Amino acid sequence: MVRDYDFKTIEAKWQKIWSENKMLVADTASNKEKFYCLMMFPYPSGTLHVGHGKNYIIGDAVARYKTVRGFNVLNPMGWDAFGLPAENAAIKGGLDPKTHTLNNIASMKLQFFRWGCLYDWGREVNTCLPDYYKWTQWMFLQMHKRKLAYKKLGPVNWCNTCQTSLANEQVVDGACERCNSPVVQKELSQWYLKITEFADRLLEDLDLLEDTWPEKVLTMQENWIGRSEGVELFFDLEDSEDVITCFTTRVDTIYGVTFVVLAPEHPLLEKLLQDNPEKEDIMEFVRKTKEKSFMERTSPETEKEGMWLNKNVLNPLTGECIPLMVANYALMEYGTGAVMGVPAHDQRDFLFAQKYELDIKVVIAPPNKELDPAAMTRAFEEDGIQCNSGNFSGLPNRFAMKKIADYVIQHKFGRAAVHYRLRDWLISRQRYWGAPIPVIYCEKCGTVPVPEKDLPVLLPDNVKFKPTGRSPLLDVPEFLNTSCPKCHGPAKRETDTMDTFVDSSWYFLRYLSPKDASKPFDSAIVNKWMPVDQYIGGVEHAILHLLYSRFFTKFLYDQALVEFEEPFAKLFTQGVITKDGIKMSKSKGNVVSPEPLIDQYGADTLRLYTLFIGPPEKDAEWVEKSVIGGFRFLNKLWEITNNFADKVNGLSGGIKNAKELPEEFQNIFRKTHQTIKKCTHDMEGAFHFNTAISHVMELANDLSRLKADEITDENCLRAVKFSLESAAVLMFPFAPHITEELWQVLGHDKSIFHTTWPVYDEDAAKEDEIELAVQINGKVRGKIVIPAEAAEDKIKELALANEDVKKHIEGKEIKNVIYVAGRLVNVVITSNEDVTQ
RNA sequence: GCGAGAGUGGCGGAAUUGGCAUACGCGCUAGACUUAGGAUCUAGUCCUCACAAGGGAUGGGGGUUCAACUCCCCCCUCUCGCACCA
Repeated sequence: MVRDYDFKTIEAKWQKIWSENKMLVADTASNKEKFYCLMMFPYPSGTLHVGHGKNYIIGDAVARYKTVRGFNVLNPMGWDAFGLPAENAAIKGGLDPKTHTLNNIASMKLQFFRWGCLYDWGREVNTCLPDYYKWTQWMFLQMHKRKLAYKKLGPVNWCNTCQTSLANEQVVDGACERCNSPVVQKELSQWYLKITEFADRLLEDLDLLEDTWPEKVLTMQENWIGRSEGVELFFDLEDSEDVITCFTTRVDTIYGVTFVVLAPEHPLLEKLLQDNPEKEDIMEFVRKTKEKSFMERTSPETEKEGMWLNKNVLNPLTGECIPLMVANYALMEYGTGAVMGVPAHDQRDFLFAQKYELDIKVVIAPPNKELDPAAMTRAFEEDGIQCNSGNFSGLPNRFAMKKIADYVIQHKFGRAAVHYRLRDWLISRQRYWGAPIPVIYCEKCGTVPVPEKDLPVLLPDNVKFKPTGRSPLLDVPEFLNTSCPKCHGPAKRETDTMDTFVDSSWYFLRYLSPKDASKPFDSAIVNKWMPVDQYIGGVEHAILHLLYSRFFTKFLYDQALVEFEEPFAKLFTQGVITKDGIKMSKSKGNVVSPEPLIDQYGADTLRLYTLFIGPPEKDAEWVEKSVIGGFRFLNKLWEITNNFADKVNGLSGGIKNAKELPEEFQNIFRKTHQTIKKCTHDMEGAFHFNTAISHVMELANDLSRLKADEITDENCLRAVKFSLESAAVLMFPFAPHITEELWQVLGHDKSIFHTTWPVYDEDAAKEDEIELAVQINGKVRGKIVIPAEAAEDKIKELALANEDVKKHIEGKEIKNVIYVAGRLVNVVITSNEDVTQ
């Protein structure tokens, strides 16, 4: 009898040993190849459920795998610790955000520990502590110095629930990304980071990530940046000096413009209405439109409405006089806030023109076809041949587009222009729990950045932070009132705090010298370890965090502080774990907590199931009763290994003449090599842990058929030993505790961390004999067993001689015999139909 | 509307990219061992046909091929992203 698989003792034992011996702590002196493995650091919410666990278990498996593959692995962990939930929880629970956050961190650390997830805790970073946010503020100052941080008055996204302004990226379908309540517009003076200056580089460098980032993420970033190339056209106002500038990507349709519309927010609007008798009506329309929610304003379903301004503009190319309108579907945020209307070739303009009976003028038609404006039911938006387009008529429109653009630019009717959807990043937050923006306002000197030597600007404790829409720090006189760094006169501090996404835009650099008091990071060390070799996280950050971090990295590159332009060489986005078909979340009440499962089956089982559930990049449903499968497998592995432990322990030397082993052991030996091969392939490829585990399960099933008591031959035992050791190492990334213990049971006194991933031998993995399916007309009718290197002729002969096959080919004409090496033989005969009909 | 991904047993999922569909696991059925079983072991388990032989199955329909889950065309459903961006 072998002792039971006592996972509780085993897991506690190894967790202790690992942390005491600092396993998985990067060796800075090593000359092994580096591997920076990084998981998106968590917000310290307090308790993690099994859905969160997936991220960390994947990361831990990768880190362990890379370690036994001989890499010098850096696997740090930290806390994205500023943010609203701490305030909200504090309001509810009474603890101040800092204590609350630090408590949560302590309990989450314990969870990681119990999961067997190892981190280089000496490098822990915590964004809400002054030794970290000092450098977040420093980043702001560097950007300010380069005019990349600026303050601007303008309309901002405002969340009434969170009582703060939001960046564009944090508004999803017109609602707050965090709390899902509708976002309204508010006029405020706020700080921005000029990410738009990097728009082109952020877009172009996506090419560098083409093979290593999920396509989906690249597409989302590309869409978000939304670059469009086109022309800005100048439409002169009739009887006036004023000019309306319209941006278009379809300058080939310029001859088809029959009206121009302005956004209700257009700055010229008021002036244009001065002498308009219908001014009041129009202003009423403008007001109403502005009041509409973001969703209503930007939905394609919203009916297009507008009013004539009683003014006309002139088409710069034709001199035609066309009406100038204001319309709800023109947006001030994009382009120039003025759009040229081409109803024949733009569906929106078409609907608008129909409603207000504006002219429709066709200037592009399908080849050899004419379009009758009166007969059109929708705009013709495809490519075609120019018509009614002056000298450009007859040209293919795409070609004409370039010609017309050249002509427009040459005659100064307009200019080439590129517009982006990407907006500058609004970072001011009217909340307490964040890094104060390091700026001072002096009546004499104006806006003065806090000198670097005065950093950090400490976030005061004991603040009444109930969200009221005005910054809580405004009510803290000892924070607010300060002196001007320039003139030393009385001055006031900026009281807004920074968006927490600023904190997380550079944390991966801080891990590399977390305790450096003199600078945010050490360029030499960073250049050695960066970029991150494998970044692992959820796809929900496809734009937000990943775009901001790329922006920061490019900025630091320009400052010559880092030598790389992209922070994350490889990105893996794992799928979410669902329960009852929906994503696990506290608010939905469908979370599964890991603790009871760890108590019942152990962390190794939990890890195993989490990875076995499906390919990690896909969403997967958590089925609690399936967890047992992993537990049974570990028990099996435990029993087999222990059964053989005494017999294989003293054995030395490798297997001699594997080909002379009894068949049973040859099979085990071969299967082991095949298993190593398959597992290695699954690990190196797309992280297909689920299939890697299934291969080892197959090996274990084979091994469990051996009777340990009856085996005495040393060479046979060597084959078993090789197999058991391989299985242990192959499973180590997934089930680290039990495999450590088994490694010891097999007679090793050093941790399994110090071993290397097993190597397979292609020859040894090869089958001597293979079973071939024999098909008749594509249907399997028989099987033959042949030596692996049998000649094709011989195989075909054997196939046709097979009894099962003979039955089917009797009396039929054999048309063809196809042999696919190592797979099958397909005999093509005249089919029944051919015979009977 | 546009783009991407997906659709395979009762369930989670495999299938080396055109070569034996359903590996591995869960569940289920029967048996064994047990005072007991939510433990363990053995056998079975895509459907249909009483068994066998046979036939049919990878969302549906067509096609290419000796051979299709895999390639091509049409359609349906689900998930995600984008969407009045000029």
